[in-house]
Amino acid sequence: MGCGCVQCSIQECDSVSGVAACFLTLYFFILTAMSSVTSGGDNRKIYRGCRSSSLDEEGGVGGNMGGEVPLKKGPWTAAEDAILLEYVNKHGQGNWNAVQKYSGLARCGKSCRLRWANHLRPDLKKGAFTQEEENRILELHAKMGNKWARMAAELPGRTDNEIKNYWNTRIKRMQRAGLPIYPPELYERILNGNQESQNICPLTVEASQHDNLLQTDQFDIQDMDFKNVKFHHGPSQVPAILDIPENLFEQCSDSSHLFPTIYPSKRLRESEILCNSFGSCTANALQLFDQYGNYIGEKIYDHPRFYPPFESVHNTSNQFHGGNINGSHAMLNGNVSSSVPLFGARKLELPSLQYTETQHGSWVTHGSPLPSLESVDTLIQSPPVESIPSDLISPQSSGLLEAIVYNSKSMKDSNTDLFFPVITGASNEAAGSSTLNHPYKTEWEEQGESNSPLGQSAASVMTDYTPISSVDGPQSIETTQDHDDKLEALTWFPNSSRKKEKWEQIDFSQRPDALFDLAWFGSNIECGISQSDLKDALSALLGEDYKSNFGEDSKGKQ
DNA sequence: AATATTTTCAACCGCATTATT
DNA sequence: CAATAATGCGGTTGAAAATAT
Repeated sequence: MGCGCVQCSIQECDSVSGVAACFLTLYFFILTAMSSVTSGGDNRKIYRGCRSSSLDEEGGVGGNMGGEVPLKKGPWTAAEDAILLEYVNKHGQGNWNAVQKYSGLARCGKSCRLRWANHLRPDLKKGAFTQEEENRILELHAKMGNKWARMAAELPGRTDNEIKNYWNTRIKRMQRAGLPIYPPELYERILNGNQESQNICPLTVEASQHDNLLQTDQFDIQDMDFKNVKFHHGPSQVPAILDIPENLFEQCSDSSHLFPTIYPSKRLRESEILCNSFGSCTANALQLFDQYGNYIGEKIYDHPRFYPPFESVHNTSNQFHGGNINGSHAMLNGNVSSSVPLFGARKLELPSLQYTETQHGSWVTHGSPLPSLESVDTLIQSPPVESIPSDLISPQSSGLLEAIVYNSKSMKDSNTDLFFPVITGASNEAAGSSTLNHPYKTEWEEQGESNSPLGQSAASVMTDYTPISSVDGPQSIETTQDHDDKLEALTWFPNSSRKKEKWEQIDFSQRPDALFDLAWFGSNIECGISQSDLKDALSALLGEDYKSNFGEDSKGKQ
């Protein structure tokens, strides 16, 4: 055996405690050996993720050449803990890769560090979070987003892993319960704090620095003008989470980071992948679309950088011309336009509490539950309970996605171009013929288009429609004013010609990302639209790009 | 009581960053 | 200055525990 073996460890013992540690080590190896025998030597437990110098020297992963002890994975035993504790007592923290060498512990340095940091550190608090700590986590997350390590630094005795787990659990729980992720009061405070560029609570100096980070490197958004870009959503949580603080937009000079740049020096996080996928490849977009349920359910909520597309179309500053995005990573012939430097190597990190003024109140007053994750999946993946032949579906009944499908069928037949006015026309007509009156329409207009009807619609869909499992046929037809409003959101195509014009500017061939917003509508179980219909619609909209990329896969899967 | 499902959380993994050689 | 090692971080996984059926 070379370094790190029991023998070496024993030889290095030069004190009583060292001798004790050596015996512990010996004991551990016996235990490990026995464990291997009794468990059949679970190969999965061989740690392949860590670079172990000794292992590398010995011929690599899992190679137990020359009797080298393979690195162990999985739960730590008390004996291992004892060894690690002993090592830290003797040598101090750090230099974790030396643990194996000096103590013979068959764990990689990474694993040792993690175990120490998360479980063995003497200053760790045990037990559940206190109410105070929970509140603090909420505040910190609202300010920092998923910066678990930073948050942990603000919570003495707590680990990033704990906080992360707590948060993920909380998210799921709150979403399931249809409750807001952040308490309304916190939202108020954050919002006010952001607007006033002040701390929202008596945070520490470090926290104040985080505020600075929030305004500088954490967000790292170049000068861009978002004054006219409004992100409006209904009261549902998901859109709320996706929102971005308005003051943030005010720092911005263009809308390009709606579609963030890929940062070559950094790995792509999912949100970046998501956004860029829309811009770079329609096939990817479609795949993502297909996976929408997963994203919405498990990804979006903790990706503050995820933005719903489309909304900027309603930007009154006319930053978009002909439906394309100036200076953005707009989709151009299936490629991302990178000609305009957008962020450089900047990182786009946003806090999670990202609301606009206009939804300020709604967030507080609406408790509208988001459909559960399961229901979202159901809505997307399941065929309608009583599917009406899609040819017979009238766009009059329930909104955009339906209209798209309806019109896509027409387009397939007539080879109409890929622009949207056809849809608009039908939908507009639908809106015109709809008997549903709504209070929102005038609000949108009063707000000078700032309140995206699409956003409202999407939010309403996401928020208000019940899972397919709980709705069938006639029950889906609501007569109350409340549901009239919701239905109205699905038939939002306005009478206003201005809105129509703007909607017409959306070129789906140039903005496949915009299709993502259609996914919002995919959850409308009343559409009676199957996935195949949806794909047909997308095929019609995207043409060859779709067929050559997604279409093949799709066929393969079928 | 048995089984299925859901929840929790410790640990892994891959990548980025920083330090060292 | 490049290569390598060490460390840190955040996302994800999967086994065990808890809960529901």
